[in-house]
Amino acid sequence: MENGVASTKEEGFLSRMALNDNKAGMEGLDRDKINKIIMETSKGSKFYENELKRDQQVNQRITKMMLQKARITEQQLKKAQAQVEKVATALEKSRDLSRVIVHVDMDAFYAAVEMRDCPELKDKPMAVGSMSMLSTSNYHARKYGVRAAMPGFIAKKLCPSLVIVPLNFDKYRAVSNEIREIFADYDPNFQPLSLDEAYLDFTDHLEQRQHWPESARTHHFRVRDMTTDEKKAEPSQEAVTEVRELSPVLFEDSPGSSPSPVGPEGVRAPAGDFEVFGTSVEEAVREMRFRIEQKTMLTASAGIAPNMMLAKVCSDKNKPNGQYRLPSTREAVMDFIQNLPVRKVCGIGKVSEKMLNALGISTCSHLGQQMALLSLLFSETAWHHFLEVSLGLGSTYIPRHEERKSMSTERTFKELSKVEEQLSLCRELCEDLAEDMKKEGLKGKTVTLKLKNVNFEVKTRAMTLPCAVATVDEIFAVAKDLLKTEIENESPQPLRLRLMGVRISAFTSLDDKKPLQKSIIGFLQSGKTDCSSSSQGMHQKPGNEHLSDVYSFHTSPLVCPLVEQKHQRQEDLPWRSKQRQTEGSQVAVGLQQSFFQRAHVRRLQLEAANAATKNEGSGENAPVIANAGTPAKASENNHLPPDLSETPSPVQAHASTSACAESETLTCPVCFRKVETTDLNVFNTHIDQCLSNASQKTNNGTESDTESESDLKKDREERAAVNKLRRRHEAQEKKSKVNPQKGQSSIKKDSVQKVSLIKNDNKTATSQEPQPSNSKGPVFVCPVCQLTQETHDLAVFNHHVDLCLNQEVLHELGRQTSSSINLSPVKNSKSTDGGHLQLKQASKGKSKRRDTPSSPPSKKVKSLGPCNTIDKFFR
DNA sequence: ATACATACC
DNA sequence: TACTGGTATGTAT
Repeated sequence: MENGVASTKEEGFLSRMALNDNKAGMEGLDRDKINKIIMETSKGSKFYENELKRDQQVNQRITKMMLQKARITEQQLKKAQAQVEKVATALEKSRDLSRVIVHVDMDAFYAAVEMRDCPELKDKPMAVGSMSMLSTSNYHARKYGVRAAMPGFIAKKLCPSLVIVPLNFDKYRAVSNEIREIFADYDPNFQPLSLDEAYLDFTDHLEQRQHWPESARTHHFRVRDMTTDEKKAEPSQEAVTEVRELSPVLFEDSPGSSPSPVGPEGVRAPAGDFEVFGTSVEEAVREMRFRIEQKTMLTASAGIAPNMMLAKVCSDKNKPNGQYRLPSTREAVMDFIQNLPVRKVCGIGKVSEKMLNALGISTCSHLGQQMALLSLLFSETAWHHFLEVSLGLGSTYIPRHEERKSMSTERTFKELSKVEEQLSLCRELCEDLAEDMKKEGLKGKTVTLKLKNVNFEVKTRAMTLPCAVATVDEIFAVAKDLLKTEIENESPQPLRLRLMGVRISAFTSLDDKKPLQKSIIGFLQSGKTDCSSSSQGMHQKPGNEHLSDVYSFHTSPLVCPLVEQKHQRQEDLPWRSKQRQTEGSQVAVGLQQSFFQRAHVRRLQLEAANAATKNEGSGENAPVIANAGTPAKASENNHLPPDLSETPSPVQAHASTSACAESETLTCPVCFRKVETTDLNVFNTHIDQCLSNASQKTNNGTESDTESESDLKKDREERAAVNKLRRRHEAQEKKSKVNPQKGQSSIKKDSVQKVSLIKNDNKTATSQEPQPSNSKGPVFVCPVCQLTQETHDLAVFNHHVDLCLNQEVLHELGRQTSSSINLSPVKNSKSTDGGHLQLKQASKGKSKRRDTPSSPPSKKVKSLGPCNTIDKFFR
């Protein structure tokens, strides 16, 4: 009985409280003993009580699920099975084993950095964090059960000799920048997941690499006297690889890197030695890890697989200081998946694991076996994700780093019950947040207040304003109001808080509207030139044209682009200088050469203009968005009146913010003058004017004007349009996903409209006639190719439309290269059968990953022929 | 749009 | 003494 698998309450609770030995470094320790200590230390605390409560909630969910399961009939199950199989077949068809995805992960990152910098720590169990919370621990400490996300005081119980080192983020960031520079050499579009982790697409690099001379694959050992380190850093029992011997930080229980061909003789020898790496993936990855270690004296582990999901699992396999490659064959993948615990899969956490366990599912093969059931018990997104996991599918392209969607600050403290203190804290948080917002030049419409009381109960309260805000006063006006409401609701009891946070979201900057679709048409028509953002050639070091980050080609076309620019330059840039192509190449996707040529010229002009103005000095530190005055009302908010009735109401908050245009200026990146507007269109026009002036060598700022469509502006719009198209393309599923059972009218509304615009054709995609062959769903007509899709599965249909759209764009771009683009399925359905089932990949239940097992748009475009123009341009 | 939960590092 | 902080996303209402 699957039900038999369900554990007792206590055991179940353990899964929440106890350490998961899921992670590396936890082999063969006394789990029971450790858990006992953890439980005993926690017992009776508020935290513990709250965890118990949350666990009950999960149990209830499970109970509900089991009831639901009990009601499922054979018939339903059979039908579900058919459905699942159909989707699975389509998914299978979309399987793409052609990419080589690498996930790199530094070993015990923070701890390793601290050990590196303080050799005394090397042989001690240590962790980074505080008595309240640890961020990570070294492998020595892990043997005691001490690990990340464990409070320090519990860790101390487990390991009294544990040394706890406080966090030093600046240091980690610095190291992170170093490793990212290396990442960029293998994939300029790599995606960092955190300071110590990234996904890389090695495919292009490997192709290049085949033709590289040995000299390009030769890397030297660190030239420096680490001989002392070397000698004593190895109490190792099984040290084998040269890399490990170099590391001052390594661990005794490394499983060792898998395919690590013995290095050349004399590897151990001191400075001056080198190693030549081969051309295979393994060699390339080994080389990358080698370089990381030489550069930072820290080790990394890596996973190599045909998609991101698998790569991530693989990187864990031979951790620390190892790598694992999963061959790109279906067979190898399926074998690998079979006994993989579901918990190992990114996106399946404690709760999902527990729910699955209740159904008797603990490995991925179980997942595959139970898909019919799962499709009836879980949401569509969830079961699609499960299905993909069970098939070993995952994203085969690495999405660009998306724009941020929210920004927040929160703080935990000793109980805070006094209203004034709460208000003043709230204000402080708002100040911090506003500062951060300023750094990135963001403005958002939704302000969310987060409260956690001393019982660990969390509450969030949000309010959305008609107008985006960013300043302290604006944010505080809202947050304070939300807080007051909560205080009032609770009164006469005080709010006994242990945490408060403020978040702002619904940013306008990047999204900043105004329908640009119309320009897509012209845009697509005008471009005839081959463009590619293929990462070829990017391994050559870019020139140091730092200024070449032309404003208008950065993230946001329609927002004061300078804002971001300046700040990234300070913080982010070391690796970005190579990596920025991320955005650039996204941009490049739809751009015809003429655009680039024009843009390039303009970039040069801009640089000139910029340099000129910079010398005048004013530009450097000038705030980008100057707030040239604070509304009188806001200053009133500066006080923290304990008397609640005295503070403005939300309505007033609106009022003050909707007047937000009132005293703001934007600073022009060219003339560095303030432009008295908050209207980005006006501002853009101003910049256009400035730029065209600059090009005439008249380096004059101008007042805002209405000069009709300068090229730059057009470019900006075009770019925005294309980006938008692509973004929507990627996002449409989320938004327009329709539960087929619920109704079909809104199916793919977004894309339908979009496509209609592109094609200037108002035919809609959906037909309301029921499908004769299948009572279940509507017939779908592809809005792009106009062919009826013989499926009632929305996912399948969506996928078709995606591919079609993609093809459409490419076609419009006049690509002869479409042959290299792997669009055959669409072609089939377009020109031949039309009955080919395509599957639109469900947006995963996973965070951050919108996986598309088949080649998604960006990659396809990316695989177009080379286009040096772009590379140079963005360099 | 809001609230809450889950997940990840 | 005592259980983070930041971000994204999914689910339900």
